Amino acid sequence: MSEDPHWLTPTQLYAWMQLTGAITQLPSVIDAQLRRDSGLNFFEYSILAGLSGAPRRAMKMATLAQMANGSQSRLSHAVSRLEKGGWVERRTCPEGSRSVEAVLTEEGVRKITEAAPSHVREVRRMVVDPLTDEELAQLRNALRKIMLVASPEAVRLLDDTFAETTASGQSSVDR
Amino acid sequence: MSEDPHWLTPTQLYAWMQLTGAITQLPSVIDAQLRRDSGLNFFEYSILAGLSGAPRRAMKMATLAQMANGSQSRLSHAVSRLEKGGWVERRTCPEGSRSVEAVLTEEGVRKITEAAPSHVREVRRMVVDPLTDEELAQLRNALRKIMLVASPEAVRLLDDTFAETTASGQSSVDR
DNA sequence: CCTGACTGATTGAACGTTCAACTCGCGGCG
DNA sequence: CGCCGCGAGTTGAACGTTCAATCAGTCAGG
Repeated sequence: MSEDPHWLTPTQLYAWMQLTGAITQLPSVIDAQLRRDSGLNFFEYSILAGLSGAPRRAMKMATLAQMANGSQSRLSHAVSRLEKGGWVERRTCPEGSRSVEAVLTEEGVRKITEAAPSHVREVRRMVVDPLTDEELAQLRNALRKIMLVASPEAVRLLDDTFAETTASGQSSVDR
Repeated sequence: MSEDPHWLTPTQLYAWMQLTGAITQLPSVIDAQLRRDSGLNFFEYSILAGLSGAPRRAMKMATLAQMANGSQSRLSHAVSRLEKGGWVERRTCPEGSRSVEAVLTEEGVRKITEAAPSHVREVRRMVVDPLTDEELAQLRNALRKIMLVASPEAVRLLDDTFAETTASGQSSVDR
């Protein structure tokens, strides 16, 4: 319609629209399954899953926020909800009392162990099963390059936590 | 941690986490750019962009909702906001008065033509430029297979509108 | 020792989305 | 003819996230 900015070619546009479709639709599908089966949303699930795989089933708020892809404020509100459900507790951090850590309660462990299977099933059904190993690798590769621009922080964090996982035998409830 | 559901392999888990990172982070990056430069969020932008490429700069609410990946309720609220800004108007649909159509005003045309360039620039920067043509194709391919499970509706709609675009020379403000 | 800057964390209000009614116009069928 | 159902659209309340302040603890410099 106008020329001065380079427009997108049909192929590029198609890919972009497929991507927007995915980033708007996938969250709601995932949230729907979790909400239906466990009464959690994906962010809350990520918190519980993150804690369940952490050293003392505890994590500093700030770290947890990064890992769950959310702001500190969002995390604070979410943890308040999870506390109300009895699944996590707040504890002022051992060492340097400037920070707070969230701890998974026994109830919380039960909750996440209960919620995980159906969630993983959904992930398999939607993304792992319909793709070949090669396609999954290609997807990861392309997304990584995008994220490198959109949020380099997130990429580094992911690469780090993943390096750990492959090296040490750290058991965690997927995520 | 538990065994009865098949767990994800490290490779699969890595890909899945990269995907969750993308679907949670990308929307906020895109929204941030749009909000900063035009005061719109991506959903509102999609509405204006969709209308700008439609036959009479008008669309039935239901169709528009699908195209913008949102519920009818969400669309209704969003169109109310856009009306308040003077960018669209509601009009009872010519033919069968059971439905309503949203129409882009002149103000609306200006608004979207103004908002598009910087948005497209952002899309280029984040997804088009950092990827080779092949990688972009692989991304589209993988996402399409996922969406085929998650939301077959959306895939068919996208394929249809895209078939049109390639055939007839329909000009539209990207999206 | 005190001030000022900085980080971690929380809070409440504003905003947008979801959810569950509800209305309206249109058929089909008894 | 009247009833029921159905899809399109709207509405308001509930919910979750964002945004902008705010508080508390830490450390560097004067």
